[in-house]
This record gives sequence, C-alpha cells and structure tokens, in this order.
Amino acid sequence: MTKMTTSTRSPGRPRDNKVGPSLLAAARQLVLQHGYCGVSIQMIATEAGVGRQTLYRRWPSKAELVLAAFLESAGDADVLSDGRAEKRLLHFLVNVFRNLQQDGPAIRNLIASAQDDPEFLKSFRAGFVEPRAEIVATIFRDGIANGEILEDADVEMAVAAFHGAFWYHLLLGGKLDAEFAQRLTRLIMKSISKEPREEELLK
Amino acid sequence: MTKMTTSTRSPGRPRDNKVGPSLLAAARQLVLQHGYCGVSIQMIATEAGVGRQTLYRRWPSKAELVLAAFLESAGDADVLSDGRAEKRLLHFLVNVFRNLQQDGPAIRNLIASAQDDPEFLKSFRAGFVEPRAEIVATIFRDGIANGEILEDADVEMAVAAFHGAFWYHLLLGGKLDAEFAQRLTRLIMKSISKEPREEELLK
Amino acid sequence: MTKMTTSTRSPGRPRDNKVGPSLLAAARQLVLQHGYCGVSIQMIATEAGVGRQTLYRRWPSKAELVLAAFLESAGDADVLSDGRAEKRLLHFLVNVFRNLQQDGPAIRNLIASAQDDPEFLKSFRAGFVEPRAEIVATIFRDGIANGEILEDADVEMAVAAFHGAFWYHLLLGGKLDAEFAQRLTRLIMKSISKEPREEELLK
Amino acid sequence: MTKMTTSTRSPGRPRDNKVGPSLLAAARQLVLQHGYCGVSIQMIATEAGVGRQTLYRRWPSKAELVLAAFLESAGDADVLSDGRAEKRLLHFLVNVFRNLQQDGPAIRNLIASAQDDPEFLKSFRAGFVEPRAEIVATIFRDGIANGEILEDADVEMAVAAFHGAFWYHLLLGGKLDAEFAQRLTRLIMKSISKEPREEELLK
DNA sequence: CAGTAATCGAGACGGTACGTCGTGTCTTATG
DNA sequence: CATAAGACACGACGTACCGTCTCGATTACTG
Repeated sequence: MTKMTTSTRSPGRPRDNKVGPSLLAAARQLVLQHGYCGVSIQMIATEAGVGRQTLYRRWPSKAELVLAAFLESAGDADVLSDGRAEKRLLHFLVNVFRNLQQDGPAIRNLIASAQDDPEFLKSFRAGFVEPRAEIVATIFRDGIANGEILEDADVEMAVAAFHGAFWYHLLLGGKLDAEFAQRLTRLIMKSISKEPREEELLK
Repeated sequence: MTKMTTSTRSPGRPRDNKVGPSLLAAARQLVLQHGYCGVSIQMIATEAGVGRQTLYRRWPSKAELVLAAFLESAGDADVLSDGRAEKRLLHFLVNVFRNLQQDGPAIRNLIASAQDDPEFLKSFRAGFVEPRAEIVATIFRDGIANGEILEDADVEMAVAAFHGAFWYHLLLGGKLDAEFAQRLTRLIMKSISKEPREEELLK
Repeated sequence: MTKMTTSTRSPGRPRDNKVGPSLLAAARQLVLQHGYCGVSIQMIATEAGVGRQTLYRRWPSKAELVLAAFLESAGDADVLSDGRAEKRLLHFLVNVFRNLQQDGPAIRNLIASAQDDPEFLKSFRAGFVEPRAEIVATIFRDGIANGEILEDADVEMAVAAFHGAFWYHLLLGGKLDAEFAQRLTRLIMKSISKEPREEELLK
Repeated sequence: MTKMTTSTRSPGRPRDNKVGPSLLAAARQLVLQHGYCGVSIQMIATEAGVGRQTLYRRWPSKAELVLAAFLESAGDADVLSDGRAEKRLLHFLVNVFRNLQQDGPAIRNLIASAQDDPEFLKSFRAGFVEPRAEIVATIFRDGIANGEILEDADVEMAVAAFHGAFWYHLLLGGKLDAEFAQRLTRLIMKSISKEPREEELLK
C-alpha cells in the first residue's frame, strides 16, 4: 500500500495560513478604530501587509471579511446549559449586550450591508443570525421539555420577537442595558410560560 | 396697501415648487425600478430634469430624499380606530405588510443607510419609526383603558417586540404574510392581555 | 439688434483653462525626469494638483497627453525659408536632432504607444509626423521649382527615406549627430538632385 | 560502470526539450490571433500547457519570447545570391513585405517593446535588425565589387534609408506593396549606382 | 425700472474607492 | 534540478459617485 490519505491537496503554492488571520485581525482593529465605512479594502490589506488580490482571494467583499473578523470574537458565546429558561435567556442577552458594547457599530453595518447583497445576506444569516437564533430556540425547547413553557408555544415567533426587539433597539441607536434585557426577557416569558399570572396568584 | 403679511419672504428668485415633488416622484420610481443602490443622485436629478445642486438644496443626502419619497405613500396608514386590540393590531400589520410588498427593499436600504449616518437616523426615527410605534402603542394603551390588557403591561417593550419581530424578518429576507401577522399578534397579545390561558380555562 | 454673437457657449461650469497647461507641464517634466513608462496617469494628475477625471476629460490616454506636452516644445521648428535644398535639409535635421537630444526617449515611447492604439496613431500622425513630413516635402518641391531637383523626383518616397533613416537610428538607439545628418542629407540629395556626379565631373 | 560520458551534465531533472518549441508555437499563434497586447504571459503558458516559471526560465520577457517565435518563421529569408543589385534588393523587399503581411503587427509591437527595454533592444537588433541589414549591405557591397555601385557609396546610410523608409511606413500604418518596394528600391539605387542618369543618356 | 439676490440647469472640479489585470517572484509536491 | 500550479506583493488602469464650485440665465421683490 502506497498512499493512505486521499490527500486531495491542491497543487501549486499553498496559501499562507498566516495571512488569513492577519487580515482578520487588521479588519477587526481598523473597523473598531475608524468605523466600518471609514475603512477601505486597501487599508485593511495594507495594515495586514498583504496585496489587495490576496484579500479578494479569500473573501469576496469587505462585508464578508468583516463578518468573519467579528464572528471570531463573538463565537465564544457562553451559554448556561441548564437552569430555568428565563434565567438562561437573561444570561444570554446580557452576554450579547456586553459583546455589542464593542462590536455593536460593526454589527449594525454588517446588517446594513446585507440589505443590498443577497449573497452576503446568506453568509450573515448562516454565520451570525442562525447560530444565535438556535441558542434561544434551544432554551425555549428545553423549557417545553421540563414543563416551564407551554407545549404549543410558537417558538419560532418567540425567537423572532426576542431577537427582533433588541435588533430594533440596536438599529435605532437605543441603549441595550441590563434593564432592557430584563424587561424583554420578562415580556417574552410571559407570553409562552405556563406559570400563572401574578395577578391571578394573588387572588 | 399692497401686502398684508410681513411674511419674511426671502429675496431672490423663489424656489420652484414643482421641482420638489418631481424629485420625489423620480426618486420613488427609480428606486422601485433599479433598487436603492442602483440609483445615484445624478440619476434622480436627471430623471427629474433638475440640476444636482437643486436636489442638495432640498435634501442633504440620497437617504433623506428617498425617505421623503417613500413616506408619502406610507403616510396614509389606515388604522382601525376601535375594536379589540388584537384585531386592530392584526389589521395594522396586514396593512404594513401590504405596503412592504412594494416598498420593502427601499425601506430595508433606508434602515441600512441609517446605520452609519446619525443625522439620517434621527430623520428616519422621527419620520418613519416613531409614528408607527405610536400607532401600536396607542392600540395597547386603549386596550389597557378598556380592560383587555394588563394595567402593568410593558407597552414600550411590547412595541419593540412587535415591530422588532417583523423588522427581523424583513431584514433577513423572510416572508411577511398573513400567517406571520397572525402568529406575531397572537404572541404579543398572549404576553400582555388579561384573558386567561386556554389551559386554565379548561380546568 | 440685441445679440451679435451666436456665442454657443456650452452651459455648465466652464473648464478651468489653467488646468490644461498645468497638466501638460507636469506631464513633460515627469516624463523627462522618470521616463515615459516611469510615470503613471495618477502621478501626472497629482503633480498638477488635479483630479484624475479632470485629466481624462481632456485626453483619453497617457499617450495623447504626453504627445500634446511634447508637441508644444517641438512646435517652434525653425526652418530656413530659402537657400539651397541641401542646406535647408541639413539645417532642419540638425534642429530636429537637437530637440531629440532631450525629447528623444519620450518620442520613441510615443511611437511605441501608437503601435497598438490606432486612435492614438492617428493623433500622432496628424500632430507630429505629417507637419514634419510636410516641411521636408516643401523643401523638395522648392528644389524642383528652382531647378535643383529633378522634376520627376519621387518626393513622397524621398521624405519617407529621409525621415525613415533617422527614425531607424532613433528607434535602434543609434547616435544622431551632425555627421549622421550630413551623410543622410547627402545620400538623399544624390538620389534626386540634378547635379552631375562628381565622378563624371572629373572625367 | 553505468554512465560513460563525463559530459558535464547538470544534475537534477533535465529540461523537457519539447516545452520550448511548444511555447514558441503558442506565442506565435496567440499573438497572431489576439495581437501582441491582447496576449499575456499567463495565456501563452496556459496555451502551451506549461507553468509560468518554465517560461521565465527560458525567456526573460514576453517580448523576447515573441521575438524568438517570429524569428523562426522569418529566418528562411530567401535571397538571390547574384544578379543586378536592384533586382536583388527588390526581391528581398518583396519577400519581407510578404512576411509582414502576417507578422507586421507583431513586429511593430516588438519594435515598440524595445523602446523602453534596452536589454530587449539589444536582442532585437542582434536577432532581427542586423541580419536583415547585413543582407542589404552585402547586396550593396557586391554591387560595388562588380562595378554597378559607386566605390565611395555610403553603404551604412543607404541601408538605414532603405530599411528606415519601410519601417517608417510600417510603423505609421502605411501600405507596403509591390509599388512601394519598386519606388523605394529605385530611390536608393539612384543615389548610389554608377549608372548615368536617364536624362544624360538621352543626350 | 434698475438693482439685488436667490434659484435653476449644466457641468467642471478634487477626491476616494472600487474591482480587474498583469508582472515577476516565491513556494509547494511531484517527477 | 525541472516542472505545473498557484500564491504573493505590487501597482496601474478606467469607472463611478460624491459633495462642492462656478458659470449664464431667470425670476421675483425692493428702492
């Protein structure tokens, strides 16, 4: 036996695997510094000490590159693996808001970029939106499983309302703080949880 | 006596008041035809048979002009003045969705434009967002007044979740149809209405 | 009578008539300094303190601009208006060679540029080649008129051989000095003048 | 003993001696098809099924490669070995013009390429210009030897005028036909041949 | 009824970013 | 070593908009 691996290694000079990360780092730093629109493709390439073409070889647009750059930092969303749904939601939201403290402006611009670039919209959904939606959906489904949440709850819509509400604030320049997180979580939970209303409990 | 009013009319040639509307019309038509990003300021001015400066004299940016153009058509939001809150919400939403059928792409781009232009964000909030938020808030407050909705409902957050949910879908390219409207309305109403849960009714 | 001139002055802001000359000057200086290929359109525009578009508005290519720049200096070809043909030819050639001392490299590159750009070739012929050809042709025709040169001399071909010979040297990097001028003039004159051969005179 | 020859055969993989010719062929075909400037080094390499480096290992530039490619076809210049000088010149010229029918555009671009690349200019002179100059010079010298041409004829200049005249036409897009060949030959011969003038013969 | 001043269409102007192209060098694995 | 493939840094290209400016011409009110 001669060759184990089907090692379909493409011929030619392999891509320098230091250049991708250095582009991501450059993108991230420059966007945080000058804002998304204040940064050109040229600037990122120059900062990374790289030719422009080398960038285009990896990402088709500034938006895709910046998305990748900000996905890294946001990837490590720490999520409570169990506990009451409301608590887990709140914890998630507080974490997200903390990230947005720094990344908010960039994320807003990525959402903006997706509005006239269907290809990027797909990337953005797949890389950013859906993972986060899934986290929240999982919390809801766990809640159903352990009896906290109504069996017939409209999970999909609850997720949309949950994320939508803070996108709405984010995109409109509103403040995203702990109080907001609490109120939003409360609102959604009221809609889908089994727990009797407080008012009724008092009766 | 020649003139009654001391009307501080500025000297010089008065503005041609046909030019504003023709710019709005041109903007609207071109954006619907080629998409927001497919239209340049020059194109709009040319289409309206107007110099570029004449446009800048009235609006500071493409976004502001297009906002004005699309505000006109959306201005005549017909809202039920009374009835049950859920019904009124649903009616509003269906109307909005009907408008978005045509204007959706433009609105998405306006939201996008606001993400890196604080000045325009203010205009957009004042002209587009807040009027619509107020309509929904009013419905909620009416609901409280007539006992449909809990006195301590978080109206502001409910509005954010309500609008946010369909913005979320709009910006992500989701479908905005009657079913979505119904499910969203239901979710929000469940959260804030007094009506006892179905489950409890069955007890 | 109200208006005399049909003054078809085009509308819009008139072109700044200082910008053309400053571009020509910049082009000339930079090309002399760094060579034709060492100069980019951007460099010329920057040197002239002008936007790139402003340059493209006046000339369609670097070649056309540089041609114009070097036409100016070469325009003042001083030509003897009478005298013996051979003397006038020689005087012309010496003058040309003096110009080429400085402009030679640029001219060579202009000829080169014309080889893959038919549009520019036309400009180059009209602006550079033909005026110079005409000067020499005129000398020949004067020579015919005053009996120095054969009536049936092939003026066109003589011009081609005259100019061609020194283009040949120019393009091949040969030296263009007074001796060359003398020998070339002699050769051509021998071909077309009436004067009996020296050899025959000696018989 | 395995190998006989001490032949200083370089170590490593020997050059594939099919690759050179296939590059020449690819270059020739592509340049004839798309024009010199319409062809990139990459295209030639790809057409020949060869890596780019392999090309650079053999020729330092596109110009050198294309020169080599077109030298092949032009190498077989058939020249009359004796006869009257004028006849031999004419025959040569007609042959050259026939070649230029096809290769003209490429040759023009090679001349152009030489204008900003001294290294290539040397190659071009050595490979293309001088052999052809020598052919013509030889014809002239033979003419001197057999008494057709004046002993003190300026052969070098005659060659320059002869070649220069048709370069001039070639580079300026003029037509190179039999009539041109005849007129040019006539002009040069008149200048350097011993034959008495027609006018004088009629005396 | 001349003077003043702002508006209008048109287009020049200095900039900036874009995406593509070609060049010559380099770096792999495979002969 | 040579080779095919392709990455890489670089830099020019021509285009598209942008927001501002500068024209002649127009159109009102003012003194």
